[in-house]
Amino acid sequence: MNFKGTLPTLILEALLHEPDHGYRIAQRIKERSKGVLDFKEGTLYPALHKLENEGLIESYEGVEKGRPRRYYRITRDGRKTFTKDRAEWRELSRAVTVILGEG
Amino acid sequence: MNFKGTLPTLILEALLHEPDHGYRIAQRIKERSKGVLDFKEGTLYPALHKLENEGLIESYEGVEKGRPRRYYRITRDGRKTFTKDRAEWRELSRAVTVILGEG
DNA sequence: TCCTATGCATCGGATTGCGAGGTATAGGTG
DNA sequence: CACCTATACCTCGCAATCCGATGCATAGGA
Repeated sequence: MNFKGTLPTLILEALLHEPDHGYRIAQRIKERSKGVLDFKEGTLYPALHKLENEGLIESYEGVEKGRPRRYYRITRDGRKTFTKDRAEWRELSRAVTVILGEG
Repeated sequence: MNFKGTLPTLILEALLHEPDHGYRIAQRIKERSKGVLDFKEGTLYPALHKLENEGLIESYEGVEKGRPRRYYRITRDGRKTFTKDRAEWRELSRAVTVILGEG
């Protein structure tokens, strides 16, 4: 199950404190949401490439456990975008929640 | 601005208490969200047709102010789906909110 | 008479996500 | 050693969702 449109924001959030590589970014999103959010690889990698193209994240080669990995780091622009996207998420989710009510 | 995937649920909610026609359903969503949610006609009508195809709403001809209008009424299946979709919305939005944090 | 709001509808295009498939390595098990 | 699983990256085609543009028509006010 997933929430359309939130993946870029979730990726930026994942990179706020330290760089990471794609596979683990997705794993952590799944763990932190207790399995509710589960973005697939066919979604994840294109999303990372797009964020890089937009200059919101940067990548570099890294090595972990003897194997090369592609690490991503958030840029200054990425942080700005994250702040903006999070505010937008709150506005939208609040609006929907109000309408859907408590029932 | 809009929230992808929420429109069918918002439409079902709009019809919970009384039938209504498409144009006004969209207007009320916009009003109730204070303009935050604003689904366009190119989105609205296909969504209504799809819900009808799936048997979640039914339509009938009505007249208001001397003009014919297409009214929609929620079905029993539609109510069930609404309850399920609302629960799913809550689960997903909570998951995202927890990750995006307070900042 | 003309303009605007209402009301319904379709079409093409963009975006987003998924499933399936491909490639490769590290580490554990038989 | 052979095999399997998890890890790690990637692409492709497909489906779903939404938007902008466009078309059609009527009611009511300027």
